[in-house]
Amino acid sequence: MERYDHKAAEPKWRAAWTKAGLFAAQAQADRPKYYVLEMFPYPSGRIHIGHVRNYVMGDVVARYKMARGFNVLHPMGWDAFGLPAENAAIERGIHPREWTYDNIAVMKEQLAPMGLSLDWSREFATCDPDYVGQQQAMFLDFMDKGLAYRRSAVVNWDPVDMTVLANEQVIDGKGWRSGAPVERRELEQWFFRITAYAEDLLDSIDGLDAWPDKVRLMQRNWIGKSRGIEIPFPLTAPAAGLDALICYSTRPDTLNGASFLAIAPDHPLSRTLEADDPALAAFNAECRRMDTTEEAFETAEKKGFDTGLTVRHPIHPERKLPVWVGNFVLMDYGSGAVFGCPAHDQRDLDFARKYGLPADNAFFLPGDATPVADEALVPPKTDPVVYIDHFAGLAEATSQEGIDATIDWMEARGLGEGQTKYRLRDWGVSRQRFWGCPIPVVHCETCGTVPEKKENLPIVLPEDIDTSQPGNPLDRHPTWRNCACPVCGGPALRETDTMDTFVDSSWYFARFTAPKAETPTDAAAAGYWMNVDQYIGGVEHAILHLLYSRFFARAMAECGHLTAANHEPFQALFTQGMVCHETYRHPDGRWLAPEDVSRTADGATARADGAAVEVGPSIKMSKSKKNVVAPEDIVERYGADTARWFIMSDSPPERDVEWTAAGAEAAYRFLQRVWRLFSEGLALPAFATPAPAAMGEPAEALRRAAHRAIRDVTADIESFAFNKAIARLYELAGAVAKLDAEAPDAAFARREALEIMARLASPFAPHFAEELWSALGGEGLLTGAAWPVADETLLAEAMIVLPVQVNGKRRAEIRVAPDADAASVEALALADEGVRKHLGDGAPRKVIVVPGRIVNVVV
RNA sequence: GCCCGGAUGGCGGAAUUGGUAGACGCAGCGGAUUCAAAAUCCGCCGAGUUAACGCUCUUGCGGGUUCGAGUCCCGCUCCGGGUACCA
Repeated sequence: MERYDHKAAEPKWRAAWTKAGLFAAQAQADRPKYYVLEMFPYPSGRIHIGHVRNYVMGDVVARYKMARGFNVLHPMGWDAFGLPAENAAIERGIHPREWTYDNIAVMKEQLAPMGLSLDWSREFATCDPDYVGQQQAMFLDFMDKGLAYRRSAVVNWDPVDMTVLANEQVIDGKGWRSGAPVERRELEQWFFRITAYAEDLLDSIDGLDAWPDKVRLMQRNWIGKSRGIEIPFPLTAPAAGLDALICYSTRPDTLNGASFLAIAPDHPLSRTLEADDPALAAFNAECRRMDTTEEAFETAEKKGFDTGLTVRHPIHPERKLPVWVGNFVLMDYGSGAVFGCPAHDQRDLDFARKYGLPADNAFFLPGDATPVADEALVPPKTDPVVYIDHFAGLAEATSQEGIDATIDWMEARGLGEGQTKYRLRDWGVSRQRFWGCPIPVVHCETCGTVPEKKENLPIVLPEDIDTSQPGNPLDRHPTWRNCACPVCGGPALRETDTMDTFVDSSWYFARFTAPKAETPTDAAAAGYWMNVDQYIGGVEHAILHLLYSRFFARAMAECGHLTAANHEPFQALFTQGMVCHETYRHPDGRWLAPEDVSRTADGATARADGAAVEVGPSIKMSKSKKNVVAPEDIVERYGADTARWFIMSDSPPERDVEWTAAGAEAAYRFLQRVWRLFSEGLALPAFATPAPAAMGEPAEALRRAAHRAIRDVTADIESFAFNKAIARLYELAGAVAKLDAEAPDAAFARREALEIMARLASPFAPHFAEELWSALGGEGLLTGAAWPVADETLLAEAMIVLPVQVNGKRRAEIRVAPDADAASVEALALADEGVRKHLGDGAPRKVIVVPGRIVNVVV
């Protein structure tokens, strides 16, 4: 009895698949296609369990769809530009390209033994000159359509390293290398006009019915459509050339409670005043010493500076409101000025209490006219409130009605202008970094900022760079920057900003349909393969990557690279949970990998020097925190199928998992167990032997279990419940083992069950399934063979067990036919001894019979 | 801060979406096999109580709706993701 030998079987079957060309997709107009895609990896160095989980999920879907007769496209590539390559280059003195391509080679090699049904012929990296050139061509198209433009925007500036920092590089407001407090600095930067599609991106979410609701909700909230009004507040004395300050508000119904105005530190008025006011200048400087994240902005302590100026309340001109500069007002949002209504906004109330400003109610709750004290009154917008003053007529209106009525009222009197605004901002794509796709424009002294000629693309990054200093090496490169103006031919300077790496990942799915095309896409290939039928990736991409891709599809369609049918490029989306692990930090501040730490119940020490290691929370596996675990150990000891089986069985795909390898052994044991069921104890009949006409009941029971497995595993795969599908297969194996080998027709039933097992297990453990299939005498390759169909006649149950409750507590079980009528079920339930014991003397008040489910007797 | 999730035995999880809570797996315990071990096979396995049949409690916490709540509603706690320059 030899064991199943994965070391012999796995390479053999992978070679067979390759030889048969099963995964090299070709468009075939007469066949239905299925495009399954997992979010492609950043080549950080090594594949970790999180990657494996992602790609195996896609592989299960791809192999299942193949078995269902689809022409499947399942490509893979590399999201190859990014910050870690630059850091590695600085640390090791090598070119980011070298580091990146080395990593790709390593990771590809790690992926190879997993047996993924990938079409490697379509592979590319986003840093390949070809991809860079096509992306640059699209940038020029976007410029042409007004979808790419330049304006100034703020960045995190490290005043010591004299460089721009990513948000990740700012720790507690300080540069990660220099430790210097970061400053906000304005630079001219490139933007994509995603806001032009705000309404469409929002509306179209309704149609994404194969996306998770949570992602749709997050995207809706991110776009953040709101109806509000711009209200001018006249200055009592004009200042800085302004007669009035314009405030945008989504809660104009609180206008009667306005007690102050707050403007952004960078508001033109504030900027003018600070020139003559050192105290204000100091206040503003402090406000600008903050990193650019929304989180830092929102959680910072709210502070203000009284300018001494006043405005008149628009509907109560006798009221003068003070104008403050507030660190909680952002110039980018609305108009850079807001009115504060402390009674109905907690932030404003805190601010008012801190600086001694009044808090007057604009409305009360019905029957309760208590003025606000420590807590702002902000009832749900759908609850009725009682307005006072000029909105007193809206006695029991909801806040939403109050807002709408106020906008109309103000507009009718010329006191403001209703506006629909979006939270969504244009997409800043400029990065002051080397390792990215160069933005293909040229700055000429005579012609200004002009696009590069398409025939000069790709603009590739130089090989000879100096990474010894912080900042973008392109800025100080001796020759790369200098070029000829594409318009006048005179001397000019190349743009040194590169593109956000989210640009690279916003259209790779389209490029996979024709990776060698001489234009960004090929109409015929995109026409056949697009859209992605099933997209799979981490939930951490729920907003940015997915929203940018939706925008890109629209922009590409506008430029003729896709069509309107591709506006939503991802037909169905599945967001898998993240694979998490504890983090370990050495006392010297370095993050340590799990394999470099020895962990005990109450602490951890570094293997290298025995230092006590700080154990951090379990968070998503990432290169930067080093909390990654590689699949090699499991693959080496037990084979790829075991690794695949275990990682799919261990937890529901949408859930985060804490990685432990304790259960991998069970997956291996299972495969061996199934192999033994084939190889031991029973001579199995030939593959195509028909079912005996009348089978013995124990064998028939196994047949029913096998066909139920077909039904259940199929449904579980369709609904991404891979862990449940695998549980069904464990049950099927148990049923096979339970059937006595001496029972009549046992050999036939076992052979059929094992054939079904091989077919159902093949998406999860494809090498093993091939080996079993071939051992059973199956013809050709199992991969791509038709998916089994359950025999309906074997699915029906003769009798079912119904629980009987008395007053909601389970007291007995009765056996009934599945289609028994309610009256007979009720009679049977009431006759049951266990039930009668709990009924007492009286007759039941009520009997609830849910057919096929439950009986509840109420006394 | 704001937006979005999650919490079920010692552990990972299941529960047909309001109908038997704990499928399946891990760990553990007991037995068979073995000179012994590994491997394998069989059985037990939420807590309390009981000689036993049973009974009581139990799905992060506190309320509520319902014949019936892990599932729905209201209010919390803790953990995770995102927060526009990590990808």
